[in-house]
Amino acid sequence: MDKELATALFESLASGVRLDVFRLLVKHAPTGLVAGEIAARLDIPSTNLSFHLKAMTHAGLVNVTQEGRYQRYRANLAVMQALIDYLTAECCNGNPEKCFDAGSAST
Amino acid sequence: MDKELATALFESLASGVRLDVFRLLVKHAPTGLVAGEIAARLDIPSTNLSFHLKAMTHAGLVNVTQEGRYQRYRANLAVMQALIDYLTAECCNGNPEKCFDAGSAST
DNA sequence: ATTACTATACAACAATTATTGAAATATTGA
DNA sequence: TCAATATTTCAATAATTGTTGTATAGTAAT
Repeated sequence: MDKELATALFESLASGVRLDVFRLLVKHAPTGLVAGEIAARLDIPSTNLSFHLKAMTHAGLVNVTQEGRYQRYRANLAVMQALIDYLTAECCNGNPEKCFDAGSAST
Repeated sequence: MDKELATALFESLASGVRLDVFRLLVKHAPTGLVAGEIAARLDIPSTNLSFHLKAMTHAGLVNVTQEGRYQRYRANLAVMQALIDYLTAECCNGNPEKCFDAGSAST
C-alpha cells in the first residue's frame, strides 16, 4: 500500500454516494449486486452510478464481472483490509501506545 | 462515527498534501508541529497549508492550540482510531470471516 | 510605538469532480 | 432479425476544491 493507492481509496470513500455503494456491497458480500440493483436500492440515476462505480473500480475498491448483459459488482474486502492495515500503521507510526490507548472505547 | 463524519475524514485523507501533513504530525505525536515548521518540511506555501490545515481541523483529524504567535498542530489519534474501527465494522459487516481471511498478510 | 515575524483571511483564478439526459454498445429471447 | 433490457460513453454544465499572491491581524521584543 503506497501513498498513491491510499489517497485513491480515501477518495473513493470520500463521497456519500460511493460510501453508500460500498457499504451496500459489503452487506451483500460475497455475492455482490448487479448495477441496476444498486441503482434501484440507492435511487441513483444509472449514469451517475456508472460514473461512481467506474471510479471505485479504477481505485480497486470494488471488482466487476460480466454476467450476460449484467455487470456484477463486489466489494474488494482484501483491499479494504490492506487500507485498514495502512491506516493503523500510519496512525501508530512511532507512537503505538498512544493510538490504542485513545480511541478503543468506540461502541 | 456516522456517515457524515466518516466521509469528512476520508476527504481529509484523500489529498496527497493532507495525507503528508497528517503522517508528519503522527510522526511527531504527541508534541505536534507549528504551522511554519510543517510548511518548511513539506515545502508548501503557507497560505495553501493553512487552507488544508483548516479543512483537517474542521473535520477533527487534527487539533490546534495557540502558542504565542505560533499555532501548534497535533494529529488526533483518537479520531483516527475511531475511523479504523468504523472501517473495520463496515468492511466486515455481516461477513467478518471473509474480511480477515483476505488481507491479513500485509507486512 | 515601531519593527519583525507568524499565521490566517480574502479574492481571483485554475482545475477537478459531480450530475444529468441522450446516444451508443452489447446481450437476451422471441 | 427485431424488440427489449442493461449498462456505459459522451457532451454539456453545475458545483466543488485547490492554488497563489496580497492584505490583514495578532504576538514579540526592542
